[in-house]
Amino acid sequence: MVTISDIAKQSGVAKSTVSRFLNGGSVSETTKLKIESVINETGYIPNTFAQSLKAKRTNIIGTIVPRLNSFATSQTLIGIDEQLREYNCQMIISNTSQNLEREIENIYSFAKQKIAGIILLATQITEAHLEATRKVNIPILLVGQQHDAFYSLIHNDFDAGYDIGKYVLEKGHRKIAYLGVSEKDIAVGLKRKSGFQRAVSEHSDCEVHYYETSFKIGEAIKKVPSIIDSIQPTLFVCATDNIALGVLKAASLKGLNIPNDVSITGFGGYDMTEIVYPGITTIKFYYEEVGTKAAQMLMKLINDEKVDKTTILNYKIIERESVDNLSLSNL
Amino acid sequence: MVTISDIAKQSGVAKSTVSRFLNGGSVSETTKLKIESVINETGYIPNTFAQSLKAKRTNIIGTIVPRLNSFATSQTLIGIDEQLREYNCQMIISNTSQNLEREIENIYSFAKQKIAGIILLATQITEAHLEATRKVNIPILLVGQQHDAFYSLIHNDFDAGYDIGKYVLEKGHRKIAYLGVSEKDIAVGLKRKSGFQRAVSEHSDCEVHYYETSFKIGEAIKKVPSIIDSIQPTLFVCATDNIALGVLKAASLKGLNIPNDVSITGFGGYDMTEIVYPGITTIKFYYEEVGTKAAQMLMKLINDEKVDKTTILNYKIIERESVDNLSLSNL
DNA sequence: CTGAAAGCGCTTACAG
DNA sequence: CTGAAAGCGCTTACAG
Repeated sequence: MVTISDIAKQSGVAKSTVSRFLNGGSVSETTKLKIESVINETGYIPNTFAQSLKAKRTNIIGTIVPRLNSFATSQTLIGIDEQLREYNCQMIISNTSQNLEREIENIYSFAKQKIAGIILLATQITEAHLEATRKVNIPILLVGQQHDAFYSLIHNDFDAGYDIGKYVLEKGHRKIAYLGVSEKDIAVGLKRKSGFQRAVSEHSDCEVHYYETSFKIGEAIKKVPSIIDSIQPTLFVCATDNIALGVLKAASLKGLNIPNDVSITGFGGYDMTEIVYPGITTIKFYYEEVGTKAAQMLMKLINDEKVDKTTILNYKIIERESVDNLSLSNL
Repeated sequence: MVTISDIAKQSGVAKSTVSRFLNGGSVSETTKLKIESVINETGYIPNTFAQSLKAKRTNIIGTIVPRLNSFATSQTLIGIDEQLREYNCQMIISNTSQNLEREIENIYSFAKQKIAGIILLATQITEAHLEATRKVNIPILLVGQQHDAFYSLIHNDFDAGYDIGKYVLEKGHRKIAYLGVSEKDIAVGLKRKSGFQRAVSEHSDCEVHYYETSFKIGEAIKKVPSIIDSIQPTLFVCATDNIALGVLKAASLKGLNIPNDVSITGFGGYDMTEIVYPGITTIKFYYEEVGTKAAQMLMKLINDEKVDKTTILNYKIIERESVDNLSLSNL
């Protein structure tokens, strides 16, 4: 193990000078060169712990995720990781398995570890979150949800909901099943639905039935048959791609043809929506870019630079084959 | 920030005694009680960096993964994480984005960070891996691949290949397209194929055509049409579920009915194989259990306990609807 | 621009 | 069982 003392000795300077060199302080050109070459020769790498102990700050970023096996999470993590690498930061990922308490625990334990900042992929913000945030006093960036007490980076869920609503209405659908999730999840449960409802409200002749399910594909699969039987919608609007995938499976099992017998839309832009047959029309959110952006924002927060309280990211609608054009077939 | 000195003062003992208490050294019952209560009052948590700096060992485990957005990886990580939590260990995940050089870099950088051990979800072992392993001198557990120089935890790829081969042959398939990946990936590319070939070799009347593709779904989708046109197989045996998903998509696009026109099998047991229509018959590997087991093994390695050089994990075949029974239809 | 010194919070022989 | 002391590898005023 080569330490800063070794470098100092071999370069014929003091430890403090080496340290200054390492941290971009003022060092003369000649000593700079000398130290540099010694470091290269020896392959010296600073001991992170010693640095952190003294500096009371690490270059470690903690990311708290509700689950690891989700397309959105994976892509976001990739983006964060990629960006953090450029900042020479490490990322620690903490998976809470959808357990809100663990989320809180993790905030505290990250704080004790002197982590530089936290990226929280949140689904809900509770009173405990607020309290933890107040106490720990390290920068936290909320991703995917908005809350007054946090800096946040969110998808444009409302507009996305509005656009998908307008889109399917233009295609002539008037009897629609909306398969949503709990409104406790403001972004996914509430905003997407509200946007959609706004679009619906612009058409007086539209009949929409609202249902609530979970994020689990299996649950959607189970719920669909009875919905089809009872109201015979021409279209399912699903609050997530996973739910859409479940509807597709259930409808296929029922022997229905998509989109001729029933149409489907999702939200997310998960890879799988393109792989299934037929491809599912959906709203694509740019998860990886969200990750990159999140890392950038957190970095600014850490460095006390100015950051907008809320940043809204864009989306785009991807038209595939899962939505029938009824207005066309009526001609 | 409350430190060990605070605890010492308030308990009326020396820092070293507190430290001994914390680390399970010999402390009298009365001082034990005293220290304990002070710690509880103050909410003291040891500073990880100070500990690590001195002890030259952390409770951090590094996991190196080739990609983050893979079902197998995610599930394995969940298993590792869950188990590590019980050991009070942190996990740092490092994503190499399939870049072998980054894998090597990460081994070194983990070593410099005094990480306790490394779990390497490997696809290939190169000379550089061997060199890194020799140099860093910290326990490394290989997951998914076997190599003499490593402790490893692997799937039973050969037997799985053999079983799927036997299964489809029993179903009467005799004209088969095997869609594999590079043999550089010993486990996925070579062993699965070898096992399958062994099964085939037991039937003289079987015609198999071997093709190579990547792990990317898109590439499989592109390759399939020409294969179907040129040899008209009754069945595709795919070396991974993603490839199988691609074949299903391509065949569906071609207007073929699965399994009536062409059958498909995969390897892996990814969630998605159950969600697509029809469900894909596949080999299920227990990825989450692999993760748990990996964490357990690495822990033993770290504690210098005895560990088998190679541990082979089980699998099971999941029959779904993607394989036609030709022997039945011939009756 | 440079160096000596103190100290970050902990652990570890060592002596008692 | 307990305490004083040294030291892990680094950074940071401070003085020059």
